[in-house]
Amino acid sequence: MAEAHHPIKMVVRRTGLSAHVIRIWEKRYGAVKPERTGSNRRLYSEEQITRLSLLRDLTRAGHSIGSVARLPLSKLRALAADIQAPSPAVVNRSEIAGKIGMLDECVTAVKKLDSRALEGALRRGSIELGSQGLLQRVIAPLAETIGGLWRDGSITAAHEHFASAVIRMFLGHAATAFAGWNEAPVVVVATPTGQLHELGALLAGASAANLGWRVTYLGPSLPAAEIAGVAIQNRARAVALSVVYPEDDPQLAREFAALRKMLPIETALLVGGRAAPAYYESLEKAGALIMRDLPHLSATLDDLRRGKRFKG
Amino acid sequence: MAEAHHPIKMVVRRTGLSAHVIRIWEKRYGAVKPERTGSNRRLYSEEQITRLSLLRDLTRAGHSIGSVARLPLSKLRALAADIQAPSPAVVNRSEIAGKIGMLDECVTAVKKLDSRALEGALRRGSIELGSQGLLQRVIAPLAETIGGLWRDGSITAAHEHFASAVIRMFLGHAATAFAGWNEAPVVVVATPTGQLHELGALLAGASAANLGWRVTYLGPSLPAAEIAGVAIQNRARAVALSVVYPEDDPQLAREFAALRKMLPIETALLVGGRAAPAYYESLEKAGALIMRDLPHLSATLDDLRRGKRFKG
DNA sequence: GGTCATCTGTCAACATATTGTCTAAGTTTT
DNA sequence: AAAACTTAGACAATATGTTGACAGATGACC
Repeated sequence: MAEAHHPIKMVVRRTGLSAHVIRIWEKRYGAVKPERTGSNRRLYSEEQITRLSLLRDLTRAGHSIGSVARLPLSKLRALAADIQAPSPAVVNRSEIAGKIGMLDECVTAVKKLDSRALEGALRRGSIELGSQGLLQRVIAPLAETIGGLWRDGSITAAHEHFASAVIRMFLGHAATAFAGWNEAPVVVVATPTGQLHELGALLAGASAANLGWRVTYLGPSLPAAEIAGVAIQNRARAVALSVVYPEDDPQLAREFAALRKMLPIETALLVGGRAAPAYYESLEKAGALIMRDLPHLSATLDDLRRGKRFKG
Repeated sequence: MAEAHHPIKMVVRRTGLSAHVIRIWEKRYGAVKPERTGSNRRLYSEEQITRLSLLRDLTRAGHSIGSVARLPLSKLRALAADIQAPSPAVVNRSEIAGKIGMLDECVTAVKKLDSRALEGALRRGSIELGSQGLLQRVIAPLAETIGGLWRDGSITAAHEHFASAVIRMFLGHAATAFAGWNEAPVVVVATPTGQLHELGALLAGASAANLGWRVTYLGPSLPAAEIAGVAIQNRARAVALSVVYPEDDPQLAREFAALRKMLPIETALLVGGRAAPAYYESLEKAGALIMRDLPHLSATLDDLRRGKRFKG
């Protein structure tokens, strides 16, 4: 038996479901039956988290929770596959590709510029791990890897563009299946001027969409004034920026400060990406929040949605 | 088999019919007879969803629902195959109004940065007009309009990025459905260095995918060497570039020439977009084919797939 | 052409089921 | 003490179902 050591808070962050919902799904529909600590706290296993992620994906896609909550994991995966490809050829694939193999497969596909292979790997990943798991365990490491290879010179900008394009389409496809509802808070996602790599921004956007935000995705290289304009027009609760390369753009500090100044005080400014630490000082001074990684972003968005204020 | 677990909500999403209509077709015409849950909710099977989709197509094409609702699935498929040719001459006024309204709706959504409205309009468009129709009658004019507004200064670069992002995701969704089989010829789609607007390239890519090509989409602003590298690695039959703005980049002529020189002789170089005529001379000299519009591109791709050679 | 019946989609009204969120009170952890 | 967790129940919002009515279109018939 797999060890169950994840408290409910962790499950909340990884699935985007609220603790309320997780408990009620357990109580009413027996969706999962977590272990308990000596003091009666719930402890979830990896498998149960995957299960909840899939249930979340399925309900957002239109299934009623009551009708799918008790299905075995294999059926859930089959249904998830239907969402991804409405009229698919029924392909029998080796069930256990493992996330490491999956990552390798993706990298190989990028090197070969094989869009079908890349999409196929991503699709399988999303079925096995749920959309949130795919983001954190496959796409995020993939983005890191691609960035490294690109700095090495092992791959060209074209490969990076190619990967961005495929991932973008895939994430867009997956995200539109979960039509966010009206009340959702809005986050504007972009990359500041001079930052041409958009994979990080894509990850942030997809993650936010999965967590129930309405995402206004603007893509790479936009000046602060324009980002602020969009944020104000949409009454965004947050603006998320990704900075990857270069790491020493003196302009950028000014962009951050200008953006922060133009944004309403109640709009949070979140900055993540590989190069974010390099701008630590100016970000700190401008009053931006630095996101270490995707789980950190998820957690912060979760807090923001509940009305928590950072700084002041 | 034939498990029926799809609630009516999902059928609504996948068919584009309203729940009212689905129920009334069942009650009056016995179009489908879904299973029921213990609490009397309808549960539809994949086959029934297919059936309803076909009935939707047939009624939109002019058949009366009463006369087709009870036909077996095979007959429905046969009838649907007959209506493939939507003669453009026989469009009634409401359809034209619909198209114009749809374009307006899209423009409004872009101005308001409302991604859900934009996606919704596009989705309805693709159901009503088919994917090719959507491309030529909605997205292409929309791209034109957005370009105009941007040059006017009526909208900002952020709006343009926003529209690109949404359309990109939408087209990615539509295109993967057509993911051609292995033998399909490959076309590489991109935008040359300095050309930041990718809507044209997206249109070209989606159009090619619809025509059965395997599309390797690279996105905007790539140097000739990289594009050529990708084309060679993938043995591309064609490279399609979109040029929109600026119209007077002296670099570009060299890029075209360099690219043409690096490409194998059997790889066609197609260049389209608003600014293409402005580079007429250099394109002509380099041996590129200038695409006037989307239908022209479609026709050219079709010729290429049949093995036709242009120039020599 | 005018009239009428039929076909078709939409809507309203009301009942029930489902689902997510909230509150309150007590317990455990930090 | 503050924060987080648990349970139980209440509540509100959404979805879904049925029925009946209505209006616009279509075609038959005079």
